[in-house]
Amino acid sequence: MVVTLRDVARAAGVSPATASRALSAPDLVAPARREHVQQVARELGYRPNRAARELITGRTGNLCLVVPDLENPFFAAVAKGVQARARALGFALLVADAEEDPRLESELVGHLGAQVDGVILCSPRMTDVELDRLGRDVLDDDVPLLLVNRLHAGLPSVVIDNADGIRQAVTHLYALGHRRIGYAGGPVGSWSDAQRRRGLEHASHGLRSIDVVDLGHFPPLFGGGVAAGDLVAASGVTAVLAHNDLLALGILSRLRARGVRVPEDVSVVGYDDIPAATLVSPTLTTVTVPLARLGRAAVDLLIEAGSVPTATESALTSAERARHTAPATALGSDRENAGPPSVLIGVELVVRASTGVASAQSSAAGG
Amino acid sequence: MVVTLRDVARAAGVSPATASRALSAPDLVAPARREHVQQVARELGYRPNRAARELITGRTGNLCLVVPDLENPFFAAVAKGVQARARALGFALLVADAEEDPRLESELVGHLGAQVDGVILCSPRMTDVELDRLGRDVLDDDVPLLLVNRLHAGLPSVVIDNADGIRQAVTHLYALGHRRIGYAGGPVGSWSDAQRRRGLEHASHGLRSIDVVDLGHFPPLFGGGVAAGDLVAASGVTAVLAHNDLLALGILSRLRARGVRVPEDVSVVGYDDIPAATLVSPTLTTVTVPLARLGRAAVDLLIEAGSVPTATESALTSAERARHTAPATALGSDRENAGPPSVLIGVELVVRASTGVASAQSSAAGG
DNA sequence: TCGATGAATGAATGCGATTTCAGCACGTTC
DNA sequence: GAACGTGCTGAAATCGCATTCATTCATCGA
Repeated sequence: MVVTLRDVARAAGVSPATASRALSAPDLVAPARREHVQQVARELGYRPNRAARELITGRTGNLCLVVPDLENPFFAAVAKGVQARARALGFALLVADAEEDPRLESELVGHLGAQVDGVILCSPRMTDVELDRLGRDVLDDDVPLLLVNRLHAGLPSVVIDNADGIRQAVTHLYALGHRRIGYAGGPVGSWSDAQRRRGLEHASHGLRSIDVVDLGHFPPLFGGGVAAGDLVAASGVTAVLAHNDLLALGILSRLRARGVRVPEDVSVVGYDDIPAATLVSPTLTTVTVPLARLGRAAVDLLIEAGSVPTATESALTSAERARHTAPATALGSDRENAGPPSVLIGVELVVRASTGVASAQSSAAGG
Repeated sequence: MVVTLRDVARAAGVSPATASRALSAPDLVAPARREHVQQVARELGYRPNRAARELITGRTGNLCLVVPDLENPFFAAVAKGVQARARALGFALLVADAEEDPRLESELVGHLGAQVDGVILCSPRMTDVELDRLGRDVLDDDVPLLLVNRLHAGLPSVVIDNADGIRQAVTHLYALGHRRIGYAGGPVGSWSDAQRRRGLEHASHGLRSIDVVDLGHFPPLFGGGVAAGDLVAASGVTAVLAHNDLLALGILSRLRARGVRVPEDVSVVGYDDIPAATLVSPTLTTVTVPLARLGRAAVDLLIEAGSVPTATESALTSAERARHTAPATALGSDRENAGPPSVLIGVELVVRASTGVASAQSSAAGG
């Protein structure tokens, strides 16, 4: 029924060893014979059995991606990029949704890590100790683990330039005349939220007479934004930075419901630039993150860091690979003992309709 | 380094055969011995090698999901449901994004089909002949293929009740006084679009003096809706049904840009109820589809139809499984020779702010 | 012309599990 | 007491492929 390598070998009149080589190490076989075997294999519709190959080589040809929530457009975009790049390199992709649960995250990494050549863990909620344990004890030593949107000693990672995005947003608002700016943060333990807070502090230090109001921590979802919206209205700020777009959209919605006009009364800035940011009215000014590129870079770095051989014949050359992820900046790779490499993905503010000149009225109310 | 079954056997003082049985067919081993082996395995941290197991059993413990676009919230929601159910049954899930390309779709099914126990193909764009070929030639006979949102002879499927959703929407609009209703369709070859057109025709036949205007076919994306918006304005309809929410949101946006008020001048109804439907203003009246349930039902039916043994010890009981997918209606499973079973997922209109009473003015303009 | 080098090939091994198959001890039945 | 099931166990045979090792044969240098 199913065609095996022996069948090919028999049909081609060679030994299984030669057939194997003709297909997966062509240089070792005389050209004429090689062609013949390949031809026969094609005619018979031979498909190598992955399990058998894996059993002997130890490599699966699979990568694994763990995200907190597949339905969240941020992670969906990353997943898309990861999937595309993985396939281009000949890998299949196992995707797991951790349902925002740190414990499930580790469990998934543990389970899936056993049957893949590398793991990409996206925006992990888990603690640093747990992360350490994963890298050390849970995964086999030859299964590299890469973090997206989080830095951790000893693990390679791909992160976005959180601080710079905030800086651009603050600068934009300052230029529009805003002097009292609110920040609606993400969850308490969030690494990227800590980064953004730091960037916010740093950026505001350089500006005269600016006042930053911490509105607190919120679930990075639409519902969180609804709650945040009331605090925005109560705080007397003329502009608000949200930890991400979903939060910003929630704020937008709540402000509208309360009759606060955007951007006339309050300006709102998001982060991530998810598709919905252009679907609403006013369209959302936000920090655009090249999420697909982020995903691609993650795969490339994972392969590189773990020195995982690409899975198939159709793997792109490394030159091509570099081209795909070009504009990213390598962190630490120029220092000699830099440990695992990290890639920093640049971001860019896109100004849309949710930000405008600070109104005198609101300014007065705020001051 | 890595603990193998032989190690466990040696440490427990039994043969590899007994060790194997103690772990994966406990009934065959004397209770005392069984406990002992299991204990030793736990202490040694034994993890069975999936490749070795697969090689001999022929089962991988993986399922595969192919979708046109992971970033599309419709497919993201389905993927989430599929993933959750697969994991609950002990399967890992390979996810592939076909980039809206029918050829890539088949290629992915071919590639991934070789390393999974079942394939779920979501809203395939491919032709019926191609679908036939997949089921017959490409996949191994013991790898079941299930379709989501498409019916095809010989293949099990999970579909949503397209016609009924349209019927509910039309009835709603009719009750609001709309007599001239536009339909902005999906892509030309789309199976679900054909279903909805049929449902539309059928529903309108039952209603007096109703006029349905076919606005044509559009890409089921925001951009398609922008184009459709102009046709809506030009057609003199007082209400429009869109093939899906993204399209509806595009229409909404375009109408607003042109100064057409929703719902005062024109009512808009979407389909799917994606998250963004409640993020916009006015919030979108739409047909809500329980996508996560759809995904879960797909997995269950796939397992059942292919009689794929669930992968692990932690599989839920069939009672539990039934509970998860309860409100779905089985199609054809009560006919004796019904062929592969299909499940019909019910839908429900949710009325929000984008539909209202038909205005006399627009009615006049339309009539 | 002869030994040495190297390319091309085939026989055989093993990856780590599952699964016959046969054997053994024990109890039951005629 | 012989014959026969029953319950557990271990030896050994796969599963499909990659790879080591040995062999053959042609080629080359001296």
